[in-house]
Amino acid sequence: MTDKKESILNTAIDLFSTQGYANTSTSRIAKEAGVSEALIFKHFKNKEGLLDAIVAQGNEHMNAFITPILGMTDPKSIIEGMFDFLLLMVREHADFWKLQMTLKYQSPLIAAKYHAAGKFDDLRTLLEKAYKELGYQNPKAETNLILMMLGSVFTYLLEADHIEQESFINFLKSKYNLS
Amino acid sequence: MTDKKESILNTAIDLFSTQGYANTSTSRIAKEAGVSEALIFKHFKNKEGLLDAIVAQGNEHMNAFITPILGMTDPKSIIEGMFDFLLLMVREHADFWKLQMTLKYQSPLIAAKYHAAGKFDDLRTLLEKAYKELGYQNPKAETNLILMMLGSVFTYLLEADHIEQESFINFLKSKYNLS
Amino acid sequence: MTDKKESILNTAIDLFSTQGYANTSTSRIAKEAGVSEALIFKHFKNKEGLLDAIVAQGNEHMNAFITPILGMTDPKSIIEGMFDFLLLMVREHADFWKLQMTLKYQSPLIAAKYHAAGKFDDLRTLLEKAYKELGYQNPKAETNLILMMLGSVFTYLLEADHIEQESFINFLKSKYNLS
Amino acid sequence: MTDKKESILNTAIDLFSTQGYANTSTSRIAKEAGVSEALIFKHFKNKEGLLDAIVAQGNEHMNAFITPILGMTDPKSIIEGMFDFLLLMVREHADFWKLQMTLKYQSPLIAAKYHAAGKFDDLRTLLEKAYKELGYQNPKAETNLILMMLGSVFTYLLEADHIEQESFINFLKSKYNLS
DNA sequence: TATGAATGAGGTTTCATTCAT
DNA sequence: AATGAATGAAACCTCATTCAT
Repeated sequence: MTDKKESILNTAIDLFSTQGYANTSTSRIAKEAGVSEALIFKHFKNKEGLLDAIVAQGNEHMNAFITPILGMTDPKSIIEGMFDFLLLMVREHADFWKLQMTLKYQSPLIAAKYHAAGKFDDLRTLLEKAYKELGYQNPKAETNLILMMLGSVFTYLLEADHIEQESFINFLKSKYNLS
Repeated sequence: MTDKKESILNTAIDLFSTQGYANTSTSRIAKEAGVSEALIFKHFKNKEGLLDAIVAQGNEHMNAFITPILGMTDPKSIIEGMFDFLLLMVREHADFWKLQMTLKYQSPLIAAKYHAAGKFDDLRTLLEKAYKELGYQNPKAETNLILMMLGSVFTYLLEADHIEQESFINFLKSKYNLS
Repeated sequence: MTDKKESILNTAIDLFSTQGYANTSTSRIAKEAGVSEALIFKHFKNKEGLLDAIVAQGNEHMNAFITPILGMTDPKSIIEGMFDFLLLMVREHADFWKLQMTLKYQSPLIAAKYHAAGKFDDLRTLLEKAYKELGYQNPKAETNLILMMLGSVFTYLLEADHIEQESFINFLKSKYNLS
Repeated sequence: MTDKKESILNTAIDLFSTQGYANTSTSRIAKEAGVSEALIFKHFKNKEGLLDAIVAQGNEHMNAFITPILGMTDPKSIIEGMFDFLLLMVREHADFWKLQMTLKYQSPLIAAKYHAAGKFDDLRTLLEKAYKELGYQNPKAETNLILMMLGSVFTYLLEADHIEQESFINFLKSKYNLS
């Protein structure tokens, strides 16, 4: 990937996230990336192609996070693993994820793109099994609830400082009887 | 409010929610509302003015929902009240809220507008006090968590059928030791 | 003429003069006149009708100024009269004329309207005769020159203070051997 | 400067002058220039940017005319020079100046733009000094008067034929005792 | 006399995109 | 790989004007 192509990609993530996809013009991206507008179309064919490239990148990272969890077998470790990985992601790629999150929540269209390539359904199945093994009465509802929470918590952690992050994760773990 | 003005407002809520604000043209709104495009600007000055009117309406409803809770004193009733009112809103104005929710999550700009006029901070204070009185160890974190969840839960309920809705609310209440 | 009609007229003169005719919207006139936009059209039929009313008013004043000069017979008095009347107009209706002048120079269309109803040609004929009687070698050119100047001088006087006005008029008279 | 850009510029001068700035639409300019409307904005950013480009061009020409006069020292030559240069300009770029003049007199806004970049004040200072050296009693007023005249005369000459032009200039020179 | 609701036509400007170089 | 010139379509918005009341 050439420097200019990468510059386009990064500028686009930034602008799409902060201004919204529909609200960000290719001309603005070009200007802020220090690149001719035509180059965007050479490299990504479309404005939508540019979005796809970003989403693909995001899903790659997301899968890298989900995959190790999918390999786990001990039910308690699975649920605990979710929280630990959350903290890990937040700490190591905070900026990247901040942008990805806002981007994801911007329109059903974009959300769909994110969902398409992800391993989210595998994760849901795994969690449901874990809750069942742990003897929870309503594993489906528990899975629902924890997945809902994960998104909101993730978003919250991204804005918090290190101490706040750790104490909140610990709070969650104790609440869920995991440590 | 004249019929045409109301038609504009409703069409706009619908389109902004499903297609996104930036992605919905005033000409499309006019066409679907059966109205001249110029009328939109006569009544709302701007495309943004139209959005503001929608947000104002949404905040009014939201406050109508929060206000009765703010009047409560018994801590258990307060938390239980949140869930009951959630169900109430979902049942009585499902369509309206479905649209408002998607709209709210569409861009930081719009979210900010929603926040500006709301009584959300009052609700947070009340909940924190309730958790403290109930003897929770970490009232602030509990409040944080429940408020995070409420949004996600609300969104989930809006898509569920009546049986699913009720059973999930009951699940939440029992999880929170409230019934 | 009702109050509201007059208010429209005055606001229009003001705005047309400072912002230009094409650049002044009927809605702005209505707003600044404290009147509904529809009323403009009730009273003047058109935006152009409104302009016509203003021009008619301007020409009336202008004729009132030219007429007494047209009645003179002594050549020296005629030329001197021009300057004296200039000063008179400037002093008595400065605001009105300031507006009229800028308006007149704003577009060929408007200038044409002003010319149509005026007695300017009569004045030119009279001046030419006066210069001839006074023995000037080139009465036509002298008339040309003085008429050219009158517009510019008038515009200049409108911006000057009383002392400046008087001294400049005296300067002109002495230059023209008239006092 | 590409062909199309120049075509836009020339068409705009023409239309702004004959129809007025506010009354000339960018779509009309584009059509008559044989160019897409978007290109106007690519090259000049704004409708106002287009006007600015025209004014800049006009001021450049105007300065080219004033500059040689500013280098003169002999007072009589200075004043005579003004008339001669007037004739020169009228003869060599009549069309261009005709348009510029009408444009300049169309609105205070435009006139201000013209004034901003010009060397008019230098010319005024020079003339005042010249009149002083020639022993005129009221050099300031003389300068005022001649500058007023120059504008009007210029406008008049632009519409006159060659013979008329020459005879009027000669008339002026003799009147001002310069030949 | 006066207005508020409404509109068709057209205004300036921006958009995503193509093409020749 | 990279760009500058160019564009058709559509964006938001304003305009002068009409009509029912």
